[in-house]
Amino acid sequence: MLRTALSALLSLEDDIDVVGSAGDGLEGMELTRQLKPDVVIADIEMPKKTGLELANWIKDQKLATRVIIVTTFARSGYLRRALDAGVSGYLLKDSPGDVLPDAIRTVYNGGRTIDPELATQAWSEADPLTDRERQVLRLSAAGLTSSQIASKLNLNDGTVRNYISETISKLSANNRIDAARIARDKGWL
Amino acid sequence: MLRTALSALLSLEDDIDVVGSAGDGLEGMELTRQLKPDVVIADIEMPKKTGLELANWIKDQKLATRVIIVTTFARSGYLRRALDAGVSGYLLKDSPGDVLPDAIRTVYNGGRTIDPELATQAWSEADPLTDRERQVLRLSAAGLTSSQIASKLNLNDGTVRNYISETISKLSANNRIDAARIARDKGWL
DNA sequence: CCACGAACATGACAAAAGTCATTGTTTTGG
DNA sequence: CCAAAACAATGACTTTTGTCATGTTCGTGG
Repeated sequence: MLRTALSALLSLEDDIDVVGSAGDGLEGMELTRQLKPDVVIADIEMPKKTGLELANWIKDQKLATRVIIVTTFARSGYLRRALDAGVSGYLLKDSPGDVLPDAIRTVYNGGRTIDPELATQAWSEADPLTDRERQVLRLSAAGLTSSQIASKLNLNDGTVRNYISETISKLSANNRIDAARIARDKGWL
Repeated sequence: MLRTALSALLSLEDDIDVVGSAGDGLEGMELTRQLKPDVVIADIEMPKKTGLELANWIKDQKLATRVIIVTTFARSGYLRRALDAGVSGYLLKDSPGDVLPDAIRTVYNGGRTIDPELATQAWSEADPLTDRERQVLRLSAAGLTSSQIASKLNLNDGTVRNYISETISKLSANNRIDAARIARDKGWL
């Protein structure tokens, strides 16, 4: 719905043409390859392929296409990963409606547009979690007990508790629930 | 952004006039009072007042205005509460873009439009939680320990554990994390 | 090559969480 | 008004978590 609505919004601008519209990340790649647009607008959380994967793919293919991420999530971890993937813009869905056309123009002319709210806190903290820790924390956040996580990952019960204990202290959280909440908020999960 | 984009989308329809647009629930009430529109499109999770509160307010005021909820969340609990609040439509943001204009027409003519995916499962289960249980579970989901919750609510430590134990068994969950997840998914939190 | 950090494991202990039975007091709907 | 619910508390008990110390293995970068 947002997609069609944004198409409608952008069609009203004289200097912007909407050349295509994709329902998921994979379709997005396909269309980008075929149409070679100047600018791609993508969400992060999409079916099949995320917006970050799409951006990385565009970077790897060395296409001239620039990427603007438009997403719901004001998470510094997302922004950081997006910038690593070479995107030119990162906007929030709840920013005023007229910023998108402006952002497209800026980016088309080689500039960058980062949501001001996020730009400041972006480089404040790096993700301190290791892959294993993240993985364990994710399962824990899904409501599994330590032993369930252990058997799912073929680990020892105590090992899992160690990982969780590590994440709790790294994130200075109260407990595993708190740790998961903090990691999620920062975009580290 | 979705708001302006939807305005643009709906402006393209000949038989639909966008008479106003509000940034939060309170503004929505204010505008509804002034403009008395035929149909109001509202999200559920909004600042100040939720879409459900807005719908209830419209019902209480006995206005002729009909309400369509457009939200991200496919939660049966939300739909149920929305229907209790007398809304005429409940659509998901990720449904195709052309359903909204049709929905508006249907609702304007006295009909109802409920997202088919949700309509089936809507009456499957009622929220089994009491107010207290919900309240305690919410704090627990925020990462507080039982004793922190207890002192926040002026309750006894064990009482809080009892409530959580109750919710866990009512929702047949593994633990408090799981219980919170289940409740959230159903829209009971 | 070797230091370092990751991943994995064990055991022991303390703290928190979860269960159950029981007993009251309010609220509230028929 | 009465019966159900909801709300609140206590105690006793088990299980799960969280912490700590300690040790092994393995791969990468300087």
